[in-house]
Amino acid sequence: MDEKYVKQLLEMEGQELKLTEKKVNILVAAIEIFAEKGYSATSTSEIAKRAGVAEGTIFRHYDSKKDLLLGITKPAILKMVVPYFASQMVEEVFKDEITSFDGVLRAFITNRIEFVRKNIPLFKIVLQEIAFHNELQETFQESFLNQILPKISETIYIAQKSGRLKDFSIPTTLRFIMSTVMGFIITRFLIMPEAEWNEKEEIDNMVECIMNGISKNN
Amino acid sequence: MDEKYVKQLLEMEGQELKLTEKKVNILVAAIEIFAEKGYSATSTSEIAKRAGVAEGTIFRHYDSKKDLLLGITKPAILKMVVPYFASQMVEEVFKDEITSFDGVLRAFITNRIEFVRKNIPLFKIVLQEIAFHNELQETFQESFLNQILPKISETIYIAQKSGRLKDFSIPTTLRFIMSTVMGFIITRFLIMPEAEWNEKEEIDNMVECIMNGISKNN
DNA sequence: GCATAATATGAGTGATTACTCACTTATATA
DNA sequence: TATATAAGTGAGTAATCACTCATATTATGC
Repeated sequence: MDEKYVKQLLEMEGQELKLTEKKVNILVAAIEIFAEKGYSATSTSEIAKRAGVAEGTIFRHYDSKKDLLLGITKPAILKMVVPYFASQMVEEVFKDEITSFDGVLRAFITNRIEFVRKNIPLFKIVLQEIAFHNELQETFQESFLNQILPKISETIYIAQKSGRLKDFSIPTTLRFIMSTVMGFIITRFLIMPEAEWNEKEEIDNMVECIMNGISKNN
Repeated sequence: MDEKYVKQLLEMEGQELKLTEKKVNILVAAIEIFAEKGYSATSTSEIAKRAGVAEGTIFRHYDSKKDLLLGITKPAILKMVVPYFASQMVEEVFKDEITSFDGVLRAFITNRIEFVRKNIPLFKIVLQEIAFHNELQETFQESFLNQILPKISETIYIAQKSGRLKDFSIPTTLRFIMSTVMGFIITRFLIMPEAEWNEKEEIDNMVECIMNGISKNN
């Protein structure tokens, strides 16, 4: 993890991140150890040691240990959830070319797999800690549920109206898609990262399964 | 949670659980707080306080805090994974009546939903802590991967040979099924427990989606 | 090159941690 | 009833916790 990558990853919209070398070290060390043993089981002294920094330095940059966690995870959630759907291009594809619903689905799956591959520890931290920290749930709520979900819902709705998708409720359809994709990503990167994977084939299978599962029969 | 239920739930095969009233209180309190704030963030003094017990009493029954966690989660994993498939009845249905693959699937889904509904805190603890504790991963490995998975695999294999299921690899087919079911259970009981759910309909939809997803087209 | 500010340090803080142990109380056995 | 075993107690332990602060180092602007 180099400085620029960490910086752009952890930048929240509207505010820039000031990064000294030591602060980058702290962030990288915290991400590593939080992912390894969980937030609560991680001590600030251990973070400082791995970062090659005095313990006090952590608290010069972050008010508290929890503040450090949020400084890492909040922007991570935003980058995980928002950017793919936020791009205008995708939105257009979604709305205009309903025939290529499966193409958009494949692009979405591929894109999110690549994002997680580059950010496995961050992905693990968010998955673990979102259950216990209200602020993270709110961040997820504000980004995914309020911004992204309405767009996806509209797309599914249009596809249903056009007669291509079954009239499962939209949450049900969406949950079916997300379960399949998350199930693969978690198995691929967290449960069995060492196994040999034919990702191209697995993606094909997922798209096929999902489309057959939610499409109307001819 | 009454004593008998806790007892049969936390009993490992081959060894009985000796339960005094105070020990039950400790177990119930530990399950509650572990689920609320996570294992690492929970202190033994807090468990003792909620259980109405001296802190030393915990360590009379369990060698360590981790021993208490394992005493709760190891049997919980076994009961979550094994019992449904272990019953001879189900095994027979699986093998003989391939035509009712979807019926077996529906029965499995319903059965596991009911189990989780009765054990939400335990389910949450296992889901959270299995990532960090090797012993839990081994317990899962020994029960699911070594005992149950071969049986399921055989069933899927037979259904594929008979020409009803697509020739996705067995892990892929199984992951597709488990992702869908786990996705629903996690959404239903952990993410949105307060929402109104039409479970019967959701189960129907899941079965339909899965069967369409993995079945051969006519 | 000097002044000012930003960054970094690490010993020190009180609180809390998991766990111990000498002791008391309850239960079972003979 | 006497005795042995098991269950329960709570004050006490050293270690560790997140966090502070006076001081030291480094970077920046003039």
